[in-house]
Amino acid sequence: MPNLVRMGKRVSLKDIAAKVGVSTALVSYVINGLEKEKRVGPEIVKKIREVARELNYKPNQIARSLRKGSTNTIGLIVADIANPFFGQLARIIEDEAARHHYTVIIGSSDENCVKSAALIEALLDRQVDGFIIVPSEGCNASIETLVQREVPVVLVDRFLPDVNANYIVLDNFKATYEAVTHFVAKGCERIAFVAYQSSLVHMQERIRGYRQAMKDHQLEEAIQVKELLYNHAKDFMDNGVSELLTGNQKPDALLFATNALSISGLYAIKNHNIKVPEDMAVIGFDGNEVFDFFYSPLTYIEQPIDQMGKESVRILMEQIKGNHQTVQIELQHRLIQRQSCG
Amino acid sequence: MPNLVRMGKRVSLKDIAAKVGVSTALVSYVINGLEKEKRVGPEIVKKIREVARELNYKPNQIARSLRKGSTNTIGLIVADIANPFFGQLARIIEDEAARHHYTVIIGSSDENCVKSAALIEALLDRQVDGFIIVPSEGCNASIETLVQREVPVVLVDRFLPDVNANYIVLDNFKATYEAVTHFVAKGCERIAFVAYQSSLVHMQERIRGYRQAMKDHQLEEAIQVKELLYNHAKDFMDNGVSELLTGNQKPDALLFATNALSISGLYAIKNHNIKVPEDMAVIGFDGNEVFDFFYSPLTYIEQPIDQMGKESVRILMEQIKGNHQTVQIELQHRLIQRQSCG
DNA sequence: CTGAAAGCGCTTACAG
DNA sequence: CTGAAAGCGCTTACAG
Repeated sequence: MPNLVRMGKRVSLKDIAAKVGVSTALVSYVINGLEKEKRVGPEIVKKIREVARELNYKPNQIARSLRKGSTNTIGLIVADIANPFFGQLARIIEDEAARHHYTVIIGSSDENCVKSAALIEALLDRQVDGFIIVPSEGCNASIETLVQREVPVVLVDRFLPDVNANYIVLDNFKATYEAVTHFVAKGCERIAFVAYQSSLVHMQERIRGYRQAMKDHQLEEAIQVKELLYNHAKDFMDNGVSELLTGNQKPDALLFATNALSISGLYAIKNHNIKVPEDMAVIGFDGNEVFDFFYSPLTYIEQPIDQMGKESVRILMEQIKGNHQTVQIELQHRLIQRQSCG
Repeated sequence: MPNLVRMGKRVSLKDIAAKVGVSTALVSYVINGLEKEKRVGPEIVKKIREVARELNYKPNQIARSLRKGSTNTIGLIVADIANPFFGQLARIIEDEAARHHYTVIIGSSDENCVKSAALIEALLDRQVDGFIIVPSEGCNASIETLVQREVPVVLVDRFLPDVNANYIVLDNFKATYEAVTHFVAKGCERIAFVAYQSSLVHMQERIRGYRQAMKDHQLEEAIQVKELLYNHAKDFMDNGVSELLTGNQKPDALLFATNALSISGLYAIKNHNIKVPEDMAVIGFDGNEVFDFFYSPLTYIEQPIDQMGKESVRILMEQIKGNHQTVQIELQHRLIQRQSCG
């Protein structure tokens, strides 16, 4: 065991106990601030504190975790930590968890349910106390298992309709519904929607919101939904947009279903020299600095990401504490209006 | 799933041992694939495997860690996981660590050495096997302590000159030197540099590269370095750029020292309606989608972030294995030429 | 007030 | 070939 040789022996409770001449129990009480309720004598308390400081004692959390059966650790599974939306979310969750003295272990699933299941397994082996998960398509079984085992878990950004888990998501239907309404108010009629091909509810709801709004505004025949594959969104975006432009229903407005799609779409729009908003109005999803630098600053649907991150931790903490009431929250978007819709 | 154990009470080695009627030692050997070298009888091996599967046994990594004195966990400390540069780096490190069966715990220091030290403490308490750290200004003491305790650590993106730690960084001097040279080749003469006020070597080297290049091109009198405070970069950028523009040495070229500074700078340039590259040529640091959407796509200094991430893990793994040779690597940038320099 | 002792779930040196 | 036993570093119910 090269580690032990190299790092030397860390100071343990036993070392302090030996030096002071008491049992490890007393030391443990003092270290954990239980000297009052365990009625440890004041001189002994003082002596233990002194020696602990002198030896620079740090509790071994692994040992404590094993004994207590909890690790003060939560597992966070996102689609991709390199994606700024999830990076921001992770940062908020990290800070909020730290306030509760919890550490976060992050894993990226790449929207792949096999990876996602493997991450859940690995984190479970590491005895995390709970999970915050952005669920991928088809991962119902692994989440269901967590719920049935009563492992605290909260889904974020999306949920799974046939799994009765806690979640906090956007009211996605309303978000796209209002985006379409905004287009209509600006005089657009042939409004197309670029989404991912996915059975996940958040995507289905965004599509449904779009469709319903089109219907309600008597634009049913103008409905056009492009559903792209996750891994090929960049490749297909160009073709997808080309098709839209050369089809017999050339749209006068384009709505994107996610942040990444918005950005890929803007590249395509730039490549095709489309004039925004003259040729086409555009609404993006989630804020992004890119939207500010696009020549026609983008109107977009803003998610309350801060609230989403903080609440997800708060809900998880409640569950870990033993509150078993299922919490399911829908948050409202804000439509940030700028120049891309005229 | 017939064996879903509700709430706690995971299956342990002991349960399997009891059911098979052997000692936990044998079970441990079989689970860890040591049945050959420990010469466990073949029928027993079979039986143990069967029961383990039947009970859906998963080893408790916390117990294993306590016993083995290692956790197969590494601590990663970056400035801010929400910053896309560090998000990408974290993702690369996560994937590379997973290949070595290591889990990564990420913490954000906000360039604050107190936070950084607290994170190091917390991760040490959790018994991480090693660290990958983007060091903040003034955190020499805590890193030095790690090195002296022979805790495996590799610094990334920056290093600390008075601490003899492993590191992998960019050849920052050359990066800014060549950026200046590129400006000169494009006919610029009054080249200003926007940096952070920081004693960290990576920043000092970027400044030194800029200064040296200016000297070598007989532009010493045109040297102008704006050093902004980390937490106020956005606030001051506007003023900083204003000053540059209204000063008696109005620059014809602007070089940015980091990705975040580049983006803040582009906002200022946009607000001031500066024509790039006509009024002013611009070179940014690190790639970013924003650079593509700036009306004059930005020429920039590209860091080999993929290599930086992968190598940092590789070096750390070597150190954890017991290799004590200090590894210090400088990588080379690439200058990606586009339209912002004419 | 205080301490001896059990035990969390593993691994492994050691004895037979 | 196989198993009993010690021990990693803690916490805590329990007895005095």
